[in-house]
Amino acid sequence: MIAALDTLRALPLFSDISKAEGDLLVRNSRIVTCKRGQFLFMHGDRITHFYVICRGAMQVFRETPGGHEVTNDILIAGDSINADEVVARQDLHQVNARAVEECSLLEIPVSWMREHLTDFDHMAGKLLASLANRLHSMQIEAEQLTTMSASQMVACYLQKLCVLYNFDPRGFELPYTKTLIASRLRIEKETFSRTLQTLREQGITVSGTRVSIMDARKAGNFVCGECSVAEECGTHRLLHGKLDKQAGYGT
Amino acid sequence: MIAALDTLRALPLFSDISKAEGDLLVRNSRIVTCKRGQFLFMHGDRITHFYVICRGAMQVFRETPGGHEVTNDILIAGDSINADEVVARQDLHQVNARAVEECSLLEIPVSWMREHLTDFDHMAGKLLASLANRLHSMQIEAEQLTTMSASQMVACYLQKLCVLYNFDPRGFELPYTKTLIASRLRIEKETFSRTLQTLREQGITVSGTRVSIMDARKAGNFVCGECSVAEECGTHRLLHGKLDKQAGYGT
DNA sequence: CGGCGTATTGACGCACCTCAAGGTAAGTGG
DNA sequence: CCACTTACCTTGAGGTGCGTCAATACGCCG
Repeated sequence: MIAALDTLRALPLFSDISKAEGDLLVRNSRIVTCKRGQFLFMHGDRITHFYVICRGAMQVFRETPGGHEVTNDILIAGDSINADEVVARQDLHQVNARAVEECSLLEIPVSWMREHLTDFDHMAGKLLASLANRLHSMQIEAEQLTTMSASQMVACYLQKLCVLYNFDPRGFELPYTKTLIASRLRIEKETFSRTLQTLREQGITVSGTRVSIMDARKAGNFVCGECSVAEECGTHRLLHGKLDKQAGYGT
Repeated sequence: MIAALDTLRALPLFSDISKAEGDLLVRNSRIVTCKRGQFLFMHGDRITHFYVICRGAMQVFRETPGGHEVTNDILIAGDSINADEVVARQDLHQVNARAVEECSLLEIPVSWMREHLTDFDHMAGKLLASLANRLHSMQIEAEQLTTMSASQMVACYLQKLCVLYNFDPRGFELPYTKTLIASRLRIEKETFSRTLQTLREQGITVSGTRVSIMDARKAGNFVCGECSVAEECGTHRLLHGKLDKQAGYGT
């Protein structure tokens, strides 16, 4: 399927692309869809395309020799899937990418992408910023893996979800299965289940797929790894904003 | 101190800089030194410069509320220290940077750097590649944190060290204190100490600061997280090359 | 010698993993 | 409408790797 210029501009990476450049890109890309559970590419496959998610969510993961799946990240609309691989000029995919739900993706040949990396206004800059941000998140998370308890990580993640999807913290549905979330947090699903009990005391209640964060102060103070070191992290502040407004704390 | 053109060209980031561009950069940068234990910048400080290490090693770390130091990375000559912060347009340093040993650093004003990010031939590309590589390493390491035992991580790290510094695997000195390495691996120094015993059986012996990796096949098979999923990782292959040559396996 | 930074060793507890056994809930076909 | 399947989740019991705390040892230097 041919991508429309508007579709491109809806993606952060190409948001301010010119008409001429956009048309060029349209001619060199297409939109593909990926059904739930379907692999976009697998570990070891040759890298043929650069992908950006237009709709849906993809799980990026690796498999341990023991057959255990380790989820690297869950990417959503606007995210590029393999920018790092394209940029680092790797030959083979280092990870698997599988659709969490029905997805549509912008597909650009990797050779074309590599040739024009710095041609488009702002694209190199945006890629740089996006990689830098992802690196930063990874560092925070690696830190939290060793620093925080499982419950803290879960609480932290639920709040991030809430901000990421612009959910109402007072009540929302988990966008993914609990098994997937646990894998994303690098804990076992059993451990994940058990943490949900303990979070009740911290103002976060989960029953089934329904989550509600009652008291962000309590929950926030309990969890946020970033806050603990700096003043207040972005997630934390945003969540407070959301809840304060609803609770009538705001101006 | 003024940087010489040759000094710049010795850094991967500027290795193929033209005379004209190099001169421009020389006029907009300087060389600073940092004594062992001295902070280059601290968490919360305003970001004023972009730094590249010319000589020495720097520890990049954060502090948990409990006062525990979490080492993000140990950077050496050629590495840029805060490329991610510069590129992500952050205002304040998110981490501490402290000299592990006497260091000299190329110091470029962050404003100048941000303006000329894409001006220099290849610089944006190199920064992209470097960020992508660092991101990839972080992902591997985060995976290993949950996948591998402490001994495996230590064994893996010793081999990486060996390749990174071009040490002779049959016998070399640890370039950092054990406490620092343990912190870098996100394990406690006590745990680190204890793993060294168990590694003896795997062909790696450590006494004092002296390390020798006897049998890379044994040690390699035991440890490498990358190998376990792909065929052979770069580190592993390089190390095998080194040892095979010495052991007379090579052609 | 004493003092300091660094490293080792032991005892102990706990958070998490593992394995195993239900328990839901949604979909399918009779 | 009810059996049956399948996917997902929960709960329990038991084991363990690593963190924690505390004591000791080592090497270096003044």
